Amino acid sequence: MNMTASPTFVSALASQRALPTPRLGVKRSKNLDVADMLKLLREALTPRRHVVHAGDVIYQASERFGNLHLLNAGFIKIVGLSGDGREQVVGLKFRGDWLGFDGIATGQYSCDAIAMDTGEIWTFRCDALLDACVGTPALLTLLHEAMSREIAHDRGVLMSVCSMPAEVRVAEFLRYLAESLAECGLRSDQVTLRMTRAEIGNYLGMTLETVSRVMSKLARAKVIGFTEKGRRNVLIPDIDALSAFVQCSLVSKPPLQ
Amino acid sequence: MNMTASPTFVSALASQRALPTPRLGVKRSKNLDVADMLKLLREALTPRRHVVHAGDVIYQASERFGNLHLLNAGFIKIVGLSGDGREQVVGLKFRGDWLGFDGIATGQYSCDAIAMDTGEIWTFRCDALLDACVGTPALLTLLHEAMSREIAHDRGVLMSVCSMPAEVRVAEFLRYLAESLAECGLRSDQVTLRMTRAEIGNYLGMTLETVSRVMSKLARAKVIGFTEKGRRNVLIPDIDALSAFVQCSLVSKPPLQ
DNA sequence: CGTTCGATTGAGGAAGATCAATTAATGTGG
DNA sequence: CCACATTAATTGATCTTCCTCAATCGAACG
Repeated sequence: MNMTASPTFVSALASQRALPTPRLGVKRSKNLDVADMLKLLREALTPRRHVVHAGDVIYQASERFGNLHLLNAGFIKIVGLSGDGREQVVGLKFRGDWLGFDGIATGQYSCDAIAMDTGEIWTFRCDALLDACVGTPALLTLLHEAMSREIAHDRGVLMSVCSMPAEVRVAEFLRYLAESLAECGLRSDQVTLRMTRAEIGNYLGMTLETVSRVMSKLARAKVIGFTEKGRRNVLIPDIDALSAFVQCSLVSKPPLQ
Repeated sequence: MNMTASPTFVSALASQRALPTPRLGVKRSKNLDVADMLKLLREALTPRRHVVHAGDVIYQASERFGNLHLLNAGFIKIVGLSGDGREQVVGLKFRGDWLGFDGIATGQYSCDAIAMDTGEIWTFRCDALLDACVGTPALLTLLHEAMSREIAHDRGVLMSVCSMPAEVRVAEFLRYLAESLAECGLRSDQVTLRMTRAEIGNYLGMTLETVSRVMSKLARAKVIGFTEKGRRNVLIPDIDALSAFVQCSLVSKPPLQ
């Protein structure tokens, strides 16, 4: 099997092989929505809730693992330390996402989790959470689904980074951001980036200049816009136009292999 | 508790801020070794065991999720379908690794799992496995650690792909391969690649020509060698020399940002 | 022994990194 | 509120890495 990439690819795919894996990750569609999840958790446990502000460190790499966190509001970045000592953004988390799974295996977190915005976090002792699961299987399912989603999502990101040109990755990033915000019930037509160009570039594997150039290009093409309040406020009038731009760039310049 | 890890890893850890995250991923150091894990599973359940051969499909993307698999011998690749219809290797699995976690959240696998070599797989009904966990907490821990490890590992890969030049990624890939084989009890000084240059390049986000060139260069530098039995048999006389090469390339040409 | 597929190697080109200069935004203290 | 310093963003000009195309060679297989 294996089909010639072409304009017809969407229909070709639809016909048999199910979802053309969403590019920058798996949809955050949960079997439970966030509210239900929180309710379930509150009934079984007494989470510590705290408000965080931009720059706050939720946990740090090498810190002893013990807690899992559920992000109820705000926006978190996950930062790793790469082999040569540079920091590297390896993930973004939104409302309803869990933090800290990476620490379970080794007993230490392997990354930093840093708030990019004011938000609220629910913290659970991991063992207490697991204890509660024996009485409430739905809780365990919930955790497993969250971990599974993270695994699937990360593969999507990897795929995108590996095989897509810079232009597409940026467009895809904005699309994903808008989509995630929309799912949180926030407006997605006007997005305030909580990240600098440098951070975005770092996450997407390119330089800040490239990010800037691509965004300027997208703006020239009217796919996005900027408000008068600075270039960190991005207007995304039509999220589908972004997706279309992505598809369009892909058919004209087929990447890798 | 955990690691009996490689020399470089331990000393790095000892220094201070813990690991400059191992580049192509987290060590497969399990709290239980594979044999113990298998024993535990066999006591609690009756897994179906089957032998697979190169090319065999363990499961396919979009297929209904239901089973988790434990790889007891052999070598598996995980292949995703990228947005534009191309296939993309997003993971490699060795003895002791689990397959199929990605399917839990959505009820469908999101990738294909394909054997690259003769091997043996233990298959468990996911729900039976979870049922067994209530009586045997160690089993649940084992699963969670496996998922956690996968998450942490994928972040390492992402970091590597994002920020390292091609040369380093290839060297790192070979190092990781040798290390993984050594952990399986196989010889790591002579590795038979089960992948073509094209597959390696696909996994690492580069073309087959670039893979070939880098390997030739590594061979010229005597960091690796080829046997007379073709260029798919790679000699890695000193695995630390590979690591050193990686480090060395990094300091001379600092990547991204 | 020819066919096919994988690997190597070279030459040219393009995407994107780097360097550098300029222009916003964002503070900060007077 | 203003000069000033500071950090972020834009844009242009080069330079590097890696991709693309193409030719050749080797190994495997019928």
